[in-house]
Amino acid sequence: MNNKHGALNEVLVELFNHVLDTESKAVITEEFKDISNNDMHIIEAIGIREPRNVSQIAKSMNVTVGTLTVNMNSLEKKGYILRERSTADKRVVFVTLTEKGRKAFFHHRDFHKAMIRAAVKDLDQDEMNALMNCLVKLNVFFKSGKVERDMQSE
Amino acid sequence: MNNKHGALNEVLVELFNHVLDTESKAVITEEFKDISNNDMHIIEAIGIREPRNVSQIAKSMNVTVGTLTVNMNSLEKKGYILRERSTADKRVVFVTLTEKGRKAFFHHRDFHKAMIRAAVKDLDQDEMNALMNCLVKLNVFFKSGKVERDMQSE
DNA sequence: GTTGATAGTTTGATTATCAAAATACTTGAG
DNA sequence: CTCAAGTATTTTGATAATCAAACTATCAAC
Repeated sequence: MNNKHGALNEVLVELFNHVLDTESKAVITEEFKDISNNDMHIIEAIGIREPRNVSQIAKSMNVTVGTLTVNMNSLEKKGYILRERSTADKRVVFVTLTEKGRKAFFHHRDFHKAMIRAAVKDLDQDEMNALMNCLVKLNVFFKSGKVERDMQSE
Repeated sequence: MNNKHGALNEVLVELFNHVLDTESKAVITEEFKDISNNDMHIIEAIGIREPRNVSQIAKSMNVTVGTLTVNMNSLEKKGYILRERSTADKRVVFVTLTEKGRKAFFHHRDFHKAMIRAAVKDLDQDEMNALMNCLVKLNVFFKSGKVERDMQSE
């Protein structure tokens, strides 16, 4: 591996850790101290659009339905989410955010906005493009599922 | 928020999820199926340089010393790491990777290599420089602890 | 030597997670 | 119409990661 790759790897790993760390700390403020970072991501996944059922949310979060059910119990008890059984198909449970949940949702969204804004503040156009370019490429790479194959040839 | 920011946010969120997900799946192969992704990160943190003590490793991983102690127990039992009490200061425990642990370390490193290689495959020299530049800036920003301050103004 | 700090381990509690079993409901074949 | 198969969700039992606080052993320094 050439040196540049090594350096890039290091700086990326560091960045990842920073972001994960910062988010988990910054998102839980005084107002939302009764929920965890994980809770916040459930709230994000539930979203503010049409009500979604449990299976859909679980799938979008890559967890099992059982896991989500358990996690949602505390959020429901604390008044962030609402469960409503569908009348059309009584097996189905629709989940929506309460007003409190919506507040948390926007708070989380604001964090992302602030982070991005701060992150790109000092980047010029070229840097911005290079970053975007590279991130998109990485995303394509991951979506393609080629990672596993590439790992074999290592 | 301007559009570019929104796009960047989306691609970043997606990328984060992909990377976390893919890594946790790709790194644990047939050969290393007896360890978890978390175990692998402990192995990474222990590293292949000079022996490090428990506190240093815990600090670099941002977990408490107690957490690390518990986590290391299984890794020791499974033969990935070695604990040795310092003779100079008998309170201190040095941790090193066994041969098996070193193998796992390199396996994990190979995943990162493959990922980086794929990411920069189609970038030219200028783009590569811009990217590196930008990532370093981001890192400096996060390290500066300014994120929290910037969040307040939201 | 006694006392206060430091390194690490242990403990008890909480949370996230999964797989599998259980429950409740729907759908389609006959 | 009913019963079998399938689907959506919840419950359960087990494992792992995590923290804070209590504990043990050692060091340093007075």
